[in-house]
Amino acid sequence: MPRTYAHPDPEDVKLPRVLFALSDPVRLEMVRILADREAVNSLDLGPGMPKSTVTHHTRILREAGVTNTRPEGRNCWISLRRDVLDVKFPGLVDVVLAAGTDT
Amino acid sequence: MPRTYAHPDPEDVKLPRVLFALSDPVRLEMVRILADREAVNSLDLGPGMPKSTVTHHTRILREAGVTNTRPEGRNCWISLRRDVLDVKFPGLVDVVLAAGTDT
DNA sequence: TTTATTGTTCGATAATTCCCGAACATATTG
DNA sequence: CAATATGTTCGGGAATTATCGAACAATAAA
Repeated sequence: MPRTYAHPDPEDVKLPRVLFALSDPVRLEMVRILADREAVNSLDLGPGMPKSTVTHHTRILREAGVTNTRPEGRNCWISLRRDVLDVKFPGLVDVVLAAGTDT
Repeated sequence: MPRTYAHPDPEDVKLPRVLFALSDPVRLEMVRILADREAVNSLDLGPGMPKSTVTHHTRILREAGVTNTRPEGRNCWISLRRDVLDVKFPGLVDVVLAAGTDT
C-alpha cells in the first residue's frame, strides 16, 4: 500500500482546518481512540466501517496536521501529533478530549 | 426585523457543531471581534460583506450555540455565549482566541 | 508463487455549505 | 404616511464533503 504520506509542516498547520477536522463525530471519535494509545492501526479507528471511509477520514485528519501516519509493512500506524498541536494550540486537544462523547 | 431567535439550550450545544462553526475563517474572525466587546451589531461582524452573507454566518454561530442574538429595535446585538461555552468546553474559547489570526 | 491482508484510489451519488443578489419584513425617522 | 436603515428569507449556482462499492497496489504469509 502506501509508500509515503504527506504531512503538513508545523507552520502550515492552521486552526480553521484543524477545527474542521475535529468537527466531525466520526473523526472526533478517532481522536478519542488515539488519545490513550501511542499509535493505532488505521482500520482500528473505524471499527465496522468501510475501508474507503476510514481512509477518507484519516486523510482529512492527517492533512490538517492532527495525526501522523507511519506505514509499516502493510499497516498504517496512526498517532496524534500532540507535539505540534500542543505547541501551536495549547489546550485544544485537552479541551476536546475532556468533552464527553455525547456533548 | 427579527422577532425572536432560537438558541439551543446549553445541553443541546454539541462539540462537533461548535467546532464546525469555528472552523471557518470568516466566523473565526467574527468570534475574535466578539471576544473583546460585550456585544456587537451584527453587520459590524462582517465589514464590507453582503448582508445576506453576514446573516448566514451569524446564524451558524447562533445555532451552534456559540453566540447569542438579542434584537433591539432594528438592530441585532450579538455576543459570545461564554457562560455556556466555558462550562461545557472549558478553555475552548481561550484556545481559539489565543491562536494568532494567521494560524 | 499463490493467496490473503491492508489500505489506497477511483468513480458516483447525495447532502451540505458557501456566496450573494433580489425581494421582503420590521422598525426608526422625517 | 413616506422614506430610510437593519437584517431576514428565498432562490440559485459553485464548491466541498460524506459515504461506499469496486478495482487496484503493496506487503506478508502459506
